[in-house]
Amino acid sequence: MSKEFAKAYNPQDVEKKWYELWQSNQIYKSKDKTDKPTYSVLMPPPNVTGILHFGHVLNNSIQDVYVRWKRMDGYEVCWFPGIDHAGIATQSRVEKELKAEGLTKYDLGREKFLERIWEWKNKYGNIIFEQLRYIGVSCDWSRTIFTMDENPSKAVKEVFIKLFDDGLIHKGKRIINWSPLAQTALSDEEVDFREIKEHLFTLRYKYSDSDEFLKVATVRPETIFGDVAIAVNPNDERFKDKIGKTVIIPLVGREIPIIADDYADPKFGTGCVKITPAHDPNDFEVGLRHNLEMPNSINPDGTLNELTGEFNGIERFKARKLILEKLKELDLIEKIEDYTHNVGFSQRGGEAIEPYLSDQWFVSMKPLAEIALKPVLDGEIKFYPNHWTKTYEHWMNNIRDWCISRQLWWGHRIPVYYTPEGKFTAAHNEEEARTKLGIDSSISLEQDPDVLDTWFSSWLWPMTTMQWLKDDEDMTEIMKTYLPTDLMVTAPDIIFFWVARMIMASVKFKQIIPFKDVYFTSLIRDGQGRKLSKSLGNSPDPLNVVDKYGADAVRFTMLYLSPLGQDVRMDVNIETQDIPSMEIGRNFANKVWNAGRFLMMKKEGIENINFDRNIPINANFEGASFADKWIYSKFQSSLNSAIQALNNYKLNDYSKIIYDFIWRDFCDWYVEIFKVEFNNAESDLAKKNLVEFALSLYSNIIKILHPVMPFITEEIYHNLFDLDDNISISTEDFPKIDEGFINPQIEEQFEVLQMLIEEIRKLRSSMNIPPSEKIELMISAKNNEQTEFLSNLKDIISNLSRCSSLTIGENLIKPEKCIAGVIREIEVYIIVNSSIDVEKERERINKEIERLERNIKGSEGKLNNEGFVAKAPENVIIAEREKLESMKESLRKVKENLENLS
RNA sequence: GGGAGCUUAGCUCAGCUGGUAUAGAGCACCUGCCUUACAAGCAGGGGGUCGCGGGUUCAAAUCCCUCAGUUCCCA
Repeated sequence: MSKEFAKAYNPQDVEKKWYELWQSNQIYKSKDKTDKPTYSVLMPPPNVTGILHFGHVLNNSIQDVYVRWKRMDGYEVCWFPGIDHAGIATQSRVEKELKAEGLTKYDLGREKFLERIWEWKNKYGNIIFEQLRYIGVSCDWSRTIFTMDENPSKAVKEVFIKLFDDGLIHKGKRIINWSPLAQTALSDEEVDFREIKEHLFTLRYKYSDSDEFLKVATVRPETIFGDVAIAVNPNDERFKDKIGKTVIIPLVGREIPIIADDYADPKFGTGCVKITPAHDPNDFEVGLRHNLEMPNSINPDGTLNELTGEFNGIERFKARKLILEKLKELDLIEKIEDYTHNVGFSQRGGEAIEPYLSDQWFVSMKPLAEIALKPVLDGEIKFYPNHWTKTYEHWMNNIRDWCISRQLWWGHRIPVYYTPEGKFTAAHNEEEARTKLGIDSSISLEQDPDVLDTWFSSWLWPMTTMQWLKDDEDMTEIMKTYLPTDLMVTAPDIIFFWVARMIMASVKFKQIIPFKDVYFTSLIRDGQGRKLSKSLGNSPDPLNVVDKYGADAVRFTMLYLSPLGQDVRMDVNIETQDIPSMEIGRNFANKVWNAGRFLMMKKEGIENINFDRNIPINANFEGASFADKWIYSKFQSSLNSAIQALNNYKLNDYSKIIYDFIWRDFCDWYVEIFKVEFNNAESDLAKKNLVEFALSLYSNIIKILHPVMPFITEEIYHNLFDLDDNISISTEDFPKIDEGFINPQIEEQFEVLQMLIEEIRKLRSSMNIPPSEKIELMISAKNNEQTEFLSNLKDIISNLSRCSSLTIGENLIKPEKCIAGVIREIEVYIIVNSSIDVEKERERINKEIERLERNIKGSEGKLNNEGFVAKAPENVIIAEREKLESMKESLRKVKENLENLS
């Protein structure tokens, strides 16, 4: 026995070895130019601070399945990897490091700080790529790009300037989502809204001209310092005569007018709403309409500013408490109610967003939305599952401008230059800016200090991965070969961040769609339905799980459990770093392994084995046995279904089809029959034929399995066929469908054989006959043809049901001491020497009678239904009639058995 | 408030372009087995009014509608 085939498969031994060999043999490197059909995939760039989580595992396993499949199927395949610079996350990580050293970024200055981040990046930035290697991804690492590399940076600059020149980028003072933690603006997509239980405070604003109070409700009393008006609804009778009067802001003492605006909802609170334009988007709109001032009372770090007097420097939520205490002292609070409302939180830092008035850069999205919506609605780009199209359409139709400036240092600096007078333009450099602005070199220019949103570089991924603009080439050779890409696999939560914007950018700048199919993956959830996440701490490290079960097992299980469009729920155990359902994949891998091990043993006994692993099931198929023909028919129909599943992005079907075929058809039935045929073979040649056929089939099976389980299939392939290390199953031919081998008649006959054997086993079991005890068996067939068919299978039946003797004939006489069963009109008798438990036996038979009668009644009901006979398709009716006759005959025989029971 | 999904065995889920003798699988449970590839296994078994109520149809887990529960996205 070859030492390679251990009794149980041990993934750790093989995975690392193969990944290294694949890399050193460069088998996943793709050509820039090719005559072959192409297949390309863009890896969604993980961020540079990222570490592998189960979302990555699922996502990259899916991509790897397609990439490996297409590669074997004759395509020139390119899978483009890359990584993004994650502006906020990376900068705050390095700032944290500095803080530990007692420094801030200002101590270092911009340039030194950036050097420091690059150092960090070079040290830690490749961790996730190393982790991806663990799970076997077959991307072309030589094409890896980083968003901050020279070329992608060049593209960002180019695109910014182009959009600026086209009037699609503008600067404006607006209310944006401010992150007090990161001290930068965020886009709408980077904010999550959650329902929060807070309080609604009704405050008393004293009228300037009387001692009466106007009652105003607010959830944010700390913003009163920024109040500039009180709005009431113009149709609200209660306040009609108050419009134009002024009130005094409590604590603040400033006088503000009462204005009329539809925004005020008479039914909400007291009907009066305080207007704080610098701290609320709706108030901002009101402010614009009424030409109000917009004083800002909060600092970028979330503390109140000098406008708030004694509260200057106090954190906003702490300040709220203090202000309320003070108001209470002065009896300026009318009432406090519980109030639940939506509050935005930073996706990154988790803190409450501060709506903040500031100068930011925006992309006008409407024109881009139009061009990006079309290819999706036209079906040029297809979403899987399709229902995401609606979400996409809704977003595009209600699009809002994209805030792209970030008050960070780490990122692509905005290529805008300002004159001292505040004139500005976007340009590649100062010189160009001067030309554009029409000024000479005596005037100094200053570049905008802000950087761009990280997604402003990710949306160029389809082009930058393909070296766009590298040598100022607008259409590189790689783009010609691989664009549009074939498949984009991504989690649905970045449909707006990324998928939508990539479509915008590609269509806008290259007039080409970036990808044809978009597959939105499942989300991975724990046993309680919560998304696996770092912040919740409910996810084991995938690498620990991989160590425990093997990468193949993890990949397989993830796909097996991930139906299209449905989330995946798995029990997880943090303490043991375990996901028990991974046993599915591990056990399956072991099964596959042992099937290989079995064939290896058989092969070793045969001399001069003549086997070409690349030839599909061969010409001498004519000499194949019944089981050979059956398993090959099953193989072909499974292959057919598997490919169909892949084409429709039904990854769970694909894995299920292979799983069932290998385990149930190949191992449970084919291999068991093979053993019988092999042991009974009359000549060495017959044995050799059997083994060659089995090996040929099995090599095809593991090829179909390779895309999802790359390591074990490679290992088996090599062990079985004793190949050199520079050969890989990854580059062998994927089996081709040949429907001519699909044989429904043989499959039907085989099914009868299976049912027969199962019936015998049931009878054995009902008599508690242990496997070690062989039985005397008689099979009485219904006619001559069936007798012949079963006689040909005598050895198989005899072995699989463990007989000491087996008689097969037509209308045999039932022996005296036996238990009997009927399956599809075939009667089986097991001769028993011990006494029969008559009661138990009667019960068993009665149950069978009941079942048959129930089905006969149902079948008769159908056939007596005039509508059925008139309208159902003929083949359905014929099948139903045959079924009924057969069931009646079986019932007659079963009843006879009951009567004979004594 | 608008939109999308889900509800099938104790658990996790397949099946859903209607028709296959008893609606499948894995796990869990029960019984018997170390049967020369595999105990990470083999053989057998129990367990389901397919969320509720209507409708379409010769025929509904599958198509349509109401309701209930639940998850997510957007405001």
